[in-house]
Parts: sequence; structure tokens; C-alpha cells
Amino acid sequence: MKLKNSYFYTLRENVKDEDSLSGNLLVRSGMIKKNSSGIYMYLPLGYRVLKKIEKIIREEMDNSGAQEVLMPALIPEEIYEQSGRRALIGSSMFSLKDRFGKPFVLGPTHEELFLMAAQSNVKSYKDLPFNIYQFQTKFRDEPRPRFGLIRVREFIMKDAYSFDADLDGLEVSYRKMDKAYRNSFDRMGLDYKVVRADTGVMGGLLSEEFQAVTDIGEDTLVLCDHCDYASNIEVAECVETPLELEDPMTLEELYTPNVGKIKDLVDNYNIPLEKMTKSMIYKIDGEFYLIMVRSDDEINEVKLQKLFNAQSVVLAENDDVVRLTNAKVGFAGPVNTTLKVIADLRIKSMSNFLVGANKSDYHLKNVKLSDFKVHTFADIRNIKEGDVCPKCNEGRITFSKGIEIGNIFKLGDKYAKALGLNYLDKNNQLNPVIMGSYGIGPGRCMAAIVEQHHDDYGIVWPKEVAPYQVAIVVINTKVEAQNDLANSLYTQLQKAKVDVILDDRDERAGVKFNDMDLIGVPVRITVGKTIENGQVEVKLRNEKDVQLVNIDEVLDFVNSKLND
RNA sequence: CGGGACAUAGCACAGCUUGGUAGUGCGCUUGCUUCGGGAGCAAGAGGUCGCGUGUUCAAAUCACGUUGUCCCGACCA
Repeated sequence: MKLKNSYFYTLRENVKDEDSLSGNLLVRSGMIKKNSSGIYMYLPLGYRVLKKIEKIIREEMDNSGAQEVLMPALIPEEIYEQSGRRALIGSSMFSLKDRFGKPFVLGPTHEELFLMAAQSNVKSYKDLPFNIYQFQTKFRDEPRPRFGLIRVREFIMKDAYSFDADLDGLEVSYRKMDKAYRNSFDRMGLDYKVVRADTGVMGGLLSEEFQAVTDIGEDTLVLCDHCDYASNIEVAECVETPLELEDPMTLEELYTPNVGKIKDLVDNYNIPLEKMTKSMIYKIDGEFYLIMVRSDDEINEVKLQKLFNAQSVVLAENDDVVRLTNAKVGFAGPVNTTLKVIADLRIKSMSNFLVGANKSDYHLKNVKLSDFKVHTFADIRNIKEGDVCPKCNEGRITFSKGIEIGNIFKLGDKYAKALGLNYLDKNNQLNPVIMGSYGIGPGRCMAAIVEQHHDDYGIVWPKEVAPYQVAIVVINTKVEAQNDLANSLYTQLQKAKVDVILDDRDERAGVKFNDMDLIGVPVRITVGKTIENGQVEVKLRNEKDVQLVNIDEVLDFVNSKLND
């Protein structure tokens, strides 16, 4: 592309309504533009990057034997009613009515439609396995879009679905996708971890997430410094080392006026965190429970949800807390409560600790396990940095932040049973089809790549995803020899199937250099006064030094750099 | 959904307290000079100050409402 007379602009300053580095760089480089909260336009440069990312994924999917299809985005609401997910997904779904008043939704995910497509193909075990996928726009009405392309309300997703006769078959299909995903992310130049994750709304047997490691990720990745353990914090198990109990001391009330917060207790009463507990009232599928963890631990709601196999887990309203504890918020405790107490496993090893007294402005000191009744002990806290690794029992846990760029699910027979997708096996028996589902967000990949590949001047795209591989900068467009040579190189590179951009704008050299740096083109050829010596300059975006190359050797030189 | 902030030119912002001609920097246009890392000088173009109602002789400025955006929290595939 020649820049003169084309759609190309950059901004010199950050915009104020982008809250992430990648969002700002993508906006400033003219790749994307926000249209509404969490909704973006992809402009020419950005769309090229997106298409290159899609191309990588498409190639890897096709290599795995999957077939591409395209589903509608506009879907009758009743399809989600049938699968039982309408209520589950709830207000995250954009819904609308047609002219006859029939309710439709904009598809937030497509398990149901793919299952319907599979119904046409599957009669017997001979029709299995297969894998179909699409690139489709998904619509999810996020409560809080943020971080540029990372959490948005309209986005393209590559979603794939595998259909197998049994769990062994699913295992094979799942491994194929795992491999295709690793290949894809490797080619994009992403630094990522594969972590165990919650199955969430999708349900099913197992879920693993591909998490790009960055500073601004929304997810906390739990890693071991000794073995290969990797998990999303949502599902990371805690291993508790039992401690010896101390000799019991006398239980007493402690007057703590207006001190409902843990921090104030530490500051004012000199009680160590490990000697305190916190009790929170949760409403789990409509019933109230008192959830108790050590005061320096955090309650893990995903673990609670799994423990109860619950649909909804929410903190109780303040009014409910006051009613159920007969005290101000902040003084709930397990002693003499009518609520069922769910205590974290770590509580088992505590002795002579502090709890809320269920009485405004009072706590109880020197409490022991025998002072109250625990309905269930369970692992309900978040793992912490420095904890023992649950896998190898040797290493220590460290955290890092991640952006979820892909996930793979073993769905099992959940959807096949709900919507009736069966096949006849060799013994003429009807069985449910075993499904897997696999997603990648190309837009998130784009943002994650920028988060990982940038410097003070702008984006540093890895070669395979760069909007253009080579930029030719003409230093002085008034010098005919420079223009001629630049145009000639441009034509030759195009013939050689290299994506090349020619900056022939009548701008000062600095402006062009800065723009090409900002948009992150990997190789720059500078055509300037050195042509008098029969040379041009070549500079790689990710290196500092400029190299002088003879004009007749520059094509080979550039090719060798691109194929490194 | 709860709490907070903001909305003035393509972008970033000032002006508002104390009502009276709408400003600055970058970007854009033209001319001259300059020309290898975001040039200088000069002359210009560009805004019904988010929208609505009210107060007032007079509203970017005050009041009320409304919409949008952002932040913190809740929620989240």
C-alpha cells in the first residue's frame, strides 16, 4: 500500500478514555476506534492484523481436520430456553423482537446451534467423530467493558465444537485442539500459560484456559516455582498443613466499639491476623449461610458454588446481615448463630482466635472449635503466594496476571442430553454424543500481543501478525531518484509476496519514522541520500542498529530477515 | 446494580467559583524558509460548549432533569 491517498492516520497523544496500554497504542496507531463502550471499529491497519491472526488460527484448525462453517448471529430466544441457558446467561444477552413480536437474541455463544447442525449429520457411530468451527461475532452485554479490546461487548470469536462417540474419542479431539491452539499462539509470538479453570456457564467436565501473561490481565494465574502446576485462582486447590492446637484459654467478650473492619482490629487491639477470623453471610440459591475463613484469607466464590452445586452465590444485603446477626454489619460470627456455618479447612488448625460476637461493637476472644458448630469444613479460600503447591507439595506458589485468549472445554453429554443428540452404537443402542467446545478471541489476542510486544515508540508486531512486514520510507520525496528506487523496491517486494507499505507522504523524515515505529512494522527500508553510494538502510523494529545494504542485495537481505 | 467523576474543535485540555465577544497546545489549510527522528515564521479553516427544561435583560458558566463516557466496587464465559 502507498500511504499517499490512503486511509491512514495516527494520533500523537494518548486518548483519555482508553484505560490500557494496548488500547491506547491501538487507538493511537489508527488501528481501532471506539464507537461505544466496549464496541470498536477495526480500521484498515487493525483489520489487517485481525485477519492475519484469523489466518493463523484458520490454518491450524484446518490442519487439525476441522471444517469451517458460519452460523447466524440472530437466534430465536427459544433455542436457549430449551437448553436451559436463557436464565443462566441472563442479562448478558442482548435481546430483541422481530416485527411479529417473536423474541430473538444476538448470540453470545453457539453450542446450541452447532448441536442442531450436528443433528443433521449424526445417526450412527459411523458418523463420528468430527469437528466444525466458525469465526463469528458474539454479543455479550458486559456489565463493565474495559481494557480496550480485552473486555468488549461485541467481538469476533473462533469457536469450535467436537462431536465424539465416547470419552476416549473426546480425549483425542481435545488433544488435537490443544495442539492447534499451542501452534496458533506460538505463531502469534504470545507468551502464554495453559491453566486449569472453572467450567462456568458452559458446564462440563474439564476446562483449561490459554492465558497470555501480562501485567493488566483480569485473571490471576497460580503457578508453582518447582513443577509445571498452573491454574486459574478460581479453582486452585489449597493444601493445608495441620498445626498443633494451643492450650485453650478462657473465652471472653472484647469491647470493640465501631471496629468492624479487620484492619482496625489489628491496629487498635494488637491482635495478629492469623488469630482472627472473618465471617461473611452469603445467599446461596436463596438460603443464607455463614462463611468463615481466616481473616487474612479471601473467600473463593467459585469454590462455594461448586461445593453447593449452586446456581447463584451472592453476598447478603446489609439489611439481611443486620437481621440475621442482630448486630451491625461487621460483627457476624459463628458462636450462637442460627445460620449454618461453612468453615475453611484452615480454621481446623486455629486455636484461641477472635470472631465476631453477633452483637454490635463486640468480638469474642480465645474462641475454640468446640465453642460453635460447623456444618461443613471445606476448601473455600483463595490460594496465596507462598503457599505449598497442591500438585508437587514441594514448590511454592507464585502469582501472575493473565488475559484469557482461548479456552478448551470437555463438555461431555450435557448438551446432547438436554437437546437430544444421540447416535446408534454397534450394538444398536442409543447413546448421547460427547461434545467438546473450544474458543479463541482474535481481538483479545491482538490486544495481548500489543501488551507483550511494545516499547516507548509504539507497537513491535511479531512478523506473522504485523499489518505490513516491510515499510519503505522515502526521506525526500522531491528527489526523483529516491522516489524511483522506492517505487521499484515496492513493486519487487510485492511481486515477492511481501506485505509492503510505501511511505511516500510529503512529510519530514522524523514524522515517517515515528509513524512506522508506532504502527510496528518489523522491517524498515530507508531510501535517502545513501543511494548515492548505491546503498539503502535497513532497520529492524526490534533492534537498535541500522544496517547499510547494497541496493541490488536488499531484497535477499530483507527476505532473510523475514524468514529468520 | 451501588458509589464517584467527567462531557467545550479531529486529539489533549483551560475557561465555570464571581453569568456578559469561546480560548490554548497538537493536528488540519495556504505561503515562505527548512528538510535523516514528531521544524520555524506568517495568515487561515474548524465548536448551536452532550441533550432538554428552568432562572435571568443575558447561560459553556447557576438549578433541575436526561443521555453518554470513564473510574472504584459487585458480577463475569
